[in-house]
Amino acid sequence: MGTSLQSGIYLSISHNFISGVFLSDSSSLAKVYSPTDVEKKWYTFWEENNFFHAEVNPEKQPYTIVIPPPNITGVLHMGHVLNNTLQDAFIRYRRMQGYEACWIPGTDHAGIATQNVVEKSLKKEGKTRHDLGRKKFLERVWQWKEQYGGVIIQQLRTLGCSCDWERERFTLDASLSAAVTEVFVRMYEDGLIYRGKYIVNWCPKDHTAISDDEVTYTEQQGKIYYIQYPIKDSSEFAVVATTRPETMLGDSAIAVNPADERYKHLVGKMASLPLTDREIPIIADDYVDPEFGTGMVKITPAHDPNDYWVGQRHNLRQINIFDISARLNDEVPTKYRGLDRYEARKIMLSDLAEQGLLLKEEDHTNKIGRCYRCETVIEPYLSDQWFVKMKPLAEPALSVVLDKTIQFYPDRWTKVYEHWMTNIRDWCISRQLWWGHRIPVWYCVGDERCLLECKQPIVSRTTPEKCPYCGSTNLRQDEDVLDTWFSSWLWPFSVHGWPNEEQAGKEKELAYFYPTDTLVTAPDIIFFWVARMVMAGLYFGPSFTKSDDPKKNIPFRDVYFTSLVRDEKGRKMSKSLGNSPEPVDLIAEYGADAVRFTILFLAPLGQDIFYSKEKNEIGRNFANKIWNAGRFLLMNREQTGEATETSKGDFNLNHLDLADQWILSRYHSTALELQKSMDEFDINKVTKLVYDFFWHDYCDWYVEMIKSRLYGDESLEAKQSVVSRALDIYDAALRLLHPIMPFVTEELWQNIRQRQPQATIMRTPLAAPDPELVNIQFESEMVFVQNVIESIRNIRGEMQIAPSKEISLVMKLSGIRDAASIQKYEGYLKRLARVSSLTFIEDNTRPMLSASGVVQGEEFFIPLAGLIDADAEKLRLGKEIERISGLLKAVESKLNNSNFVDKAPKEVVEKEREKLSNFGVTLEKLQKSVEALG
RNA sequence: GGGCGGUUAGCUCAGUUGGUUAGAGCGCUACCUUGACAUGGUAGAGGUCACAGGUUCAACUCCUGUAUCGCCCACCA
Repeated sequence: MGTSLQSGIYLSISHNFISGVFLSDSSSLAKVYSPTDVEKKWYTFWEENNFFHAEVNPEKQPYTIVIPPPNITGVLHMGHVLNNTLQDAFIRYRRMQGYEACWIPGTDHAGIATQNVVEKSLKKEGKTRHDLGRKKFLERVWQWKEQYGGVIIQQLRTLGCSCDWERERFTLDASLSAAVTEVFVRMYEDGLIYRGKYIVNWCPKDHTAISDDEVTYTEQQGKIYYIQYPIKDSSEFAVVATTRPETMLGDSAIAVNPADERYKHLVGKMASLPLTDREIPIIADDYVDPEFGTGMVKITPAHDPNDYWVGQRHNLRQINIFDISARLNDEVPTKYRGLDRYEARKIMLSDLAEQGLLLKEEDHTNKIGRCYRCETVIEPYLSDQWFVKMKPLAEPALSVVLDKTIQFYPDRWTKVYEHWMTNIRDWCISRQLWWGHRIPVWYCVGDERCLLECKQPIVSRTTPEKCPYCGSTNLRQDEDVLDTWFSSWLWPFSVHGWPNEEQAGKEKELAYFYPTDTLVTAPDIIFFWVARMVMAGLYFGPSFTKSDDPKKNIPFRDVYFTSLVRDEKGRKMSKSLGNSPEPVDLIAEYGADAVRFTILFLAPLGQDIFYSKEKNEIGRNFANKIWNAGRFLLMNREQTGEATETSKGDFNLNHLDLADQWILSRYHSTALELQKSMDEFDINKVTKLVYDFFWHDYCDWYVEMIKSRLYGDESLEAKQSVVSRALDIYDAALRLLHPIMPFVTEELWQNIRQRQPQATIMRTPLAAPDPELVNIQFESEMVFVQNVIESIRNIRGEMQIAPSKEISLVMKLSGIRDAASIQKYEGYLKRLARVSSLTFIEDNTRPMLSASGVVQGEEFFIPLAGLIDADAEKLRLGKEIERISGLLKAVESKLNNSNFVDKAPKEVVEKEREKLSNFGVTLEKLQKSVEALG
């Protein structure tokens, strides 16, 4: 690339600039940015013009994200804000990079949560779902869904999310339900789905099984009871310890460790089970830890998962003593029937005590499992459930993550994933609910003969008319529905109409947009959702990708795990704690851009965020800063106008002012780093890059510097060039920022220049970063100027010289730089350091009473006659001398160490030598200055 | 019990293969309403990089251990 570049080329801009015609002027911009109306205006504009929509486009590379579908019962919380801001930033960035970017939104039917909400409202009317019956109840839920569901989808719009709303899906849509049925039937046929009796986590309130992962354990202070079981034909007792004494009514055995000498003689004997007339055997099993408690364990196969396995091994009876609400059933003595589990516990303990069989009770803390939705204590419960065999699915799903076909960010979640995948258990997919996908299974209830012979359930894609075995038409569908995750694990392909994508005319969509590119989700659903999507993708992918290549079948390539949002005390933000600010209120108060920017600014990859409302000032202030920079540019454009196209052609880089050269270099280096950070999903760094560039480089230095030309004696044409260049950079920088702050950037982009009616920043390409335009020389020259200015400002500050007071600057050059090259910067010094005159001296003369400084070896003096007293300056110089001496000493000792000089790389040693000489020279000059002050 | 992550300025956090004068935002102090912005500007104070060893010419950075905070997994009846 040459050095003579048109402005439009050096930033790769194709702005719709119409010379001399301006839409707006600075008077149309308020002094303070007020987001509310701006946000509404542009979101409507984007949506009405269909800018969010993506189509199959062979010319472009697709970039796809599927939203983690929020519950329809949900309202926006800070976790969503973070999650969706990230997705929107990724999508907007790729869209501007030229990808066909498609963000597919939708909601999840959320079985238990939604059913709970509707049941609660029924309860207010004094009704239960059973009063209505299944059909009426479901109508009611759908009604609720239409009326209140999906609030969150509206809220995403206020956040600025650029979802392809035409593609919005709901997990209970007909086409997604078809996917669920297809998957169930196919996996059943493949032998991966089976029905079995199993100990499940039973919620006695919701009357449903919930998965292991949906149980939350909380530590609780409780008691452990020691109960004596009389041993038959013996005077001895078996003493067992239990925290749930009521389950003893379901005991089938007492177990000891086979190696335990104390009890060897008891194995094979019978013990009588107190409070009942049953007798149970004493058995030996390795599961028992002889060190714990008494070394004897009561075995309750129907109510404890470990006991279940012991029971299997020893062929013990499974005695279920509870009904679905955890009340004692008819398996127990009449006295206890119908009692709630805790009531029963009380009564039984007192009965045991009465009989002298309650040996003792001790305090005991244990972790107790609760339903993660209603917090009811879970009861391990034996019941008929449907399961998915996980082992065959887990193996390929693990290897694509281990071999980085799917990449996790941060990578450490790979280990968590691996651990779960290698210790996986079968997935219980049936739920005793009404709201959800009903299990596509029917049972024949034909006649006596059939009940005996037609044991096979009928698994079918469509409602069967008759029993294939006996021909009976008397069929009953399984009452249960499927786990909510059984539909969400298909999300990345079910959104495109699979398995009937061809019928729906969506086969091209599926081929084009699948696999998706980036999944953005919270790490707490890595097992619920992420892992299972990988399994489903690999298992069903080949049916539509027509390929066995895992690369083509995985549901996504990169997974970005978001931070957890905590409050200032470190607690997880949650509705129940009430410690989460309402995002909608935050957006109203600070603006969507501010909320978006702030959360990303605070969100380092893989680290928790400590959030508080006030932090949003960071984003708000930043938006305002950008806003005002825009106002400044508009004001100047209004006054001077922009350069014409022809004069813009004269932007020979070598003829540019240092400020121009420098900001251009800074822009490209910022854009390059931004690109890298985006590719690495380091969005936190992206916010910092644009923040620093806009605020410090562009506003603090560049804008302040061009003022010297804008308000100086330059020709009108020169001033117009300055304005044009400033606008070009600003325009490009707005585009860099747009993915994070879409609204304010659109508003300003539309205002700074005349645009075509349908033009939008969100579909304007980014200015491609060009490494050749990153210029170290310009940057280091700028550092020199900045250091001189900062040095003078420091003197002013320390000497208490009023900012309004003009000073003169006398420079004594070291010979590296000449006077002419420094004189070029006089305008900057004037404006930024209030230097009224710049002169040079060559000999040893110096202004008699003066403050002084050294920057990069160049010495300067500020005559202070009448300004300050010498003592103050001596003090100031003393501080500086002390600082430099310290540095010098450190360098000296390094260089005096022969080991360092011998072993360290040449460049490092050379650098230290250079430092030594620089510090030495500076120190000498500073000391002379002190002497000169007398 | 196992695994993972953190510990850097008063607070919240950057610091990418070991070599920078250890940075930013907020807060604090002083000064400034200078023709974009007081939601602003300029300058300043503030850190033995949790602690103890080790590797190295050189450690905030690598290794070992300790402390402490927080997550995740498995749970002993």
